[in-house]
Amino acid sequence: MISFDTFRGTEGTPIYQQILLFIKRGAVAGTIRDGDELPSRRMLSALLGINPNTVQKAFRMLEDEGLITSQPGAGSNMTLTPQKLDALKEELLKDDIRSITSALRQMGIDREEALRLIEENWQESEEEPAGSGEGEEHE
Amino acid sequence: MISFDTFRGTEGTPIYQQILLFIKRGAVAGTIRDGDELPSRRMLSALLGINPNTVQKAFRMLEDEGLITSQPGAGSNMTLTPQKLDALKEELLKDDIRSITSALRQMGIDREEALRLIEENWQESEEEPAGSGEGEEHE
DNA sequence: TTTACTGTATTATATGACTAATACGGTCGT
DNA sequence: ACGACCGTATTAGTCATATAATACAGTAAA
Repeated sequence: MISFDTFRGTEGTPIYQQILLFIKRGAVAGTIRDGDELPSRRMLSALLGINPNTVQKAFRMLEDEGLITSQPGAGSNMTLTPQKLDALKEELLKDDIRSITSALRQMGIDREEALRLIEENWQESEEEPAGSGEGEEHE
Repeated sequence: MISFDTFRGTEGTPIYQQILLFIKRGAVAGTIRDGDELPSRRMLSALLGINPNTVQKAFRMLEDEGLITSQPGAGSNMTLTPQKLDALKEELLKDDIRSITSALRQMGIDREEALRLIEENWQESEEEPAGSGEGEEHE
C-alpha cells in the first residue's frame, strides 16, 4: 500500500494536481512500483483532510493516463511499464528543469551562480529533510 | 518605459501573478530600475491581450508592496531601493530554488545528476533563447 | 448472505480568476 | 479650456477548483 506520509501541499497549485505530481514523482523515484495498491479514495480523502471528489478527480486522470487501474469493489493499483516510467521521468524533468532555468535567467543569474545556489540548497535540505518518510513502503 | 517584449505566459499560473513575477524578476535582473515608467494599464492589457482589470490587479499588488507608485492622470513608476531589491532577490530565489530541489529530490535525483541536468539545459536554452528581447529597455 | 468496504455518478454550493462593460475624476499637451 | 490619456471603482457573468450530500453497483471477508 502506497504511503502518503511525505505528501506536502505545493502551496497554491490545485490539490488534485498535487496528488498527480506526488504519485508520478514517487513512480519516477521508484518508491511507488508496478502493482502497488493505492489507498481508497475515501481513505485518502480522510487522510489528507480533503473532499473525496478531489481525490476521485486525481485518480480519474491517473487512470486516463494509464498509470493506475481501478475496479469497483476492489481498489486501485499502479500499472507501470518501463516505457511509461521513462516517458514520465522525461516529462516531469523537462517541466521542472525548464521552469527553474527560465526563472533564474530572467533574474540575470549566470550559470555558475545557478549551480552554486542549487548545490547550497541541496545540502541545507539534506540536513532538514522537509518530508522524510524513509521511503520504506515496500515488502 | 519598461518593455514587455520578453513576457511569456507561465502556463497555468494566474496572469496577474505572471505580471508580478515578470516585473519582480526584471527588477532583480536590473533590466527594470528605480524610476522607470510602466506602460499604462490600458496599454499593457492591449499589448498582452488580456483584461484591463487583470493588469490593474497586478499593479495594485505591486503598489501594496511598495514597488511602484501610481498617480491618476500620470502613470506608474518603479520605486526601488537597494533594500527592497535585496529582499526581492532573496524572496524569489528562495522560492524557486526550494521548489526545484524539492521536486528533484522527490524524483530520487541525486545532487550530481541535478547539477548535470541544470547545466545541460542551461546551454540548450542559451542557443534557443526562448524570449530574447535583448534586454535593451534603457536610455 | 450479510456487512463493510470498494469505485462511480449526480446535483448543489462557494470561492477565486478572468472577462466585460461602464463610469468618474485627475493630469498633461495643445 | 479642451481632448486624450491616465488611475480608480463598480457591477455582472463565466469558468475551474473544491466542498457537500447523496446514491448505486461491485467485491471480499465474516
